[in-house]
Amino acid sequence: MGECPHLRPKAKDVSPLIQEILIEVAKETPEQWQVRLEALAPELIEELNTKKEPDKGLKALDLEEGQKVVMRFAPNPNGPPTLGSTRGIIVNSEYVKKYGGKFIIRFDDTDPQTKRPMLEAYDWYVDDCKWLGANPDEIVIASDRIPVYYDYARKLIEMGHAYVCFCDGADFKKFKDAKQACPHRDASSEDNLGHWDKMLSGEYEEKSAVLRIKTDITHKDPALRDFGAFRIVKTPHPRPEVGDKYNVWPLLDFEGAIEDHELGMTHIIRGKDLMDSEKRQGYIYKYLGWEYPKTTHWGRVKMHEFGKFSTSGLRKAIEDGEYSGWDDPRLPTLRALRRRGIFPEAIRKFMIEMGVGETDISLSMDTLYAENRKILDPIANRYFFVWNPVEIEITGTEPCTTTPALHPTKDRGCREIEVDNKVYICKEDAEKLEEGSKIRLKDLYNLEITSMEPLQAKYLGNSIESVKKEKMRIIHWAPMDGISVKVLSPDGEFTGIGERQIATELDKVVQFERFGFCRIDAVAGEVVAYYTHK
RNA sequence: GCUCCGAUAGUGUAGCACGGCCAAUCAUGCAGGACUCUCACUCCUGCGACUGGGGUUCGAAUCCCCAUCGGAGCACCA
Repeated sequence: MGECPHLRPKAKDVSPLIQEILIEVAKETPEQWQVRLEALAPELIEELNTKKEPDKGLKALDLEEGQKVVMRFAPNPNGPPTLGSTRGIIVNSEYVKKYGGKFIIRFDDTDPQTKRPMLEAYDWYVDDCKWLGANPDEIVIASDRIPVYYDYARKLIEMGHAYVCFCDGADFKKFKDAKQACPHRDASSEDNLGHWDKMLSGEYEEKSAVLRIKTDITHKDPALRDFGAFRIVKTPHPRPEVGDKYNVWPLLDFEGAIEDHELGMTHIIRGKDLMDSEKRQGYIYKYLGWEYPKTTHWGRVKMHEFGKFSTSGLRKAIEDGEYSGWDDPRLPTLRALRRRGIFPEAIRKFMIEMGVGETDISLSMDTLYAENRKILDPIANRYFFVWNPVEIEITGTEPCTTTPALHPTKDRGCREIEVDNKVYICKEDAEKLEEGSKIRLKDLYNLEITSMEPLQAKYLGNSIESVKKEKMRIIHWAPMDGISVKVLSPDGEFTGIGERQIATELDKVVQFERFGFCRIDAVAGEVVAYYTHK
C-alpha cells in the first residue's frame, strides 16, 4: 500500500482479495513457496536470507552535512569519576569522534561550599577520560573564568534583565509561588548596579543578597520563575590559584549558559534532570541574542549492584575506614573498576550500546562483565588459587612435576608446579568428600580418600579415561610451597594459596580456575589480587 | 500543590519523526544440551515484551485522548 498509494481509496476492496490469496498460499508447502518466489522475484530470496542488521550504537545527531561538533563533559570535581560519569564522557566523546570537532572537559567547580571541589579529582577526571579513550581537546576550569561571568551579569543588569534580590529564601518562595514580583524586582538598573558592586566588594554577608535573572514571574511552571544566578560565598575556593579572590559565585544555570555559548557548543547531551535548567538558560540566551545548542537527554541510571550513594556520604565512609579508599573494589568509581581489571573498551561498548534514552533505567553489572569477559578470556593466563585451604596428604606416589597449559586454547606455554606428598584443596571441596570418594586433581592425578580426619588419600593413577568413566569430580589444588594470595572482591576478602608463578603476572588479569578473573595488584610478600568478575 | 519528561521480554535495547515489510531486533539473563582435565570459554536449543482503556484508520508498537505507573524540576547544590 505504501508503494501503491493509488490503491489507498480502494483499501476496503483490496484487503479481502489479499486475504484470499494468503489463504491459498498458506495451503502450500514451504518448498512450493521457494519455487514460486524464484519465478516471481528471485532477489527477495536473498533479502530473506540476510538477517536484518539493526542500527547499533549511537543515533545520528541533528546537524548539517559535514558540520563538525563541539561537545563537552562538565563535571563538578567534588569526588572521583564513577561509572555514572562515563556515560557523559563516552557518549559525548564518541559523537566528536564520529563527526569530528572538539571534545571539551569543563569543570563546573563554582561551588566552594556545598559541593566543594576536591583538588585531586581534577586530575582524576582527566586521567580517567584519557583511559577511556576520550582525550579532551580542551580543558576549561570555570573557577578560572569568574570575571567573564561578572561581565555578562553586569550587561544583563544594565539591560534590566537581572536584579539583586534581598529577600530571605522563604520569603522569595512565597512571592514566587503566588506568581508575585518581590519588592526588589522593579528596582532601576542603576540601583541594581550599585547593589551588584557592593556584592562584589564583599559588603553584604552570605545569604543576604542574590542576583536573579528575570524571566516571567507568572509562568505556569514554578521552576521557571525568576531564578538565581549568583550568590555570596565567603568560603575560599580550594584551588590555590583562586582562593579567596571572589565573594560572589555563579550558580550552575548561569555559569553553564555562558560557557556553552563562549565555548561554541553545538550539541549538549546530558541527564534529563537538567531539562528545566535548559528552559531557564533559554531566557539568558534570548536576552543576549544567542542560539541555544541542540540538546538531548538521558534518564536516570541505577546499577543493581550499587545502592544510592552520595559523594559526601562516601567520603565520610572512607574517612571512617568503612572503605579502603576511592578505589575500594566495592565502589562504582572508575578507579576501582580499573583496579579490578575492567577494560575501558568494555565500558565504552557497554555505554554505547545502552544508547541515549530518556527512560530511567536500572541495570546490572552482568552486562558489563559479559563485555569484559569477551576481552579477558583470550588473554588471561590460568592459575590455581585455593581459598580456605586445607591440606591433604597423599600416599602411594613419588614427588613429581606437572606442567599445565597457561591457556586452554591459546598456545602460550605452560606453568610448572612441583608436588610433594601434600597439596592444598579448597575447604568447600573437601567438605563434599567422604572416605572412599574418588577425585581428580586437575592436571595432576587421581586420588581415593582414605581418611577424613586427618584428610588423607591414596594415589590412584593418572588416567583421564577413568576420570570420565567414573565421573570423578575434577578439582583444583595448590602446592605446599605456593604463595599466599589475598583476593579483594565486592563480596569481601578471600585468602589462600596460589601457584608461585602468579607473582610474575603483576598488573595483568589472570583467571583463577573455578574462581574467576582477577587483576594482580601487588606481588611483594603476598599476592594481592582484585576480583574482576566470574 | 504546580510543571515537565518517560513507559517494548528478568535487565537493557532496535523499531516510533513518515502507520502496512513487526508473526517485533540484538545483547545480557535464565533453563536444557554439546564440547572441555575450570563452575570459564565456545557452540546448539528453548524461555520471554509492545502498561491499561478508548479513539482515528481497511490496517496501530508507531498517530490522538484518558488512566495508571515511574522519574525529574520548583535551592543562595551540581
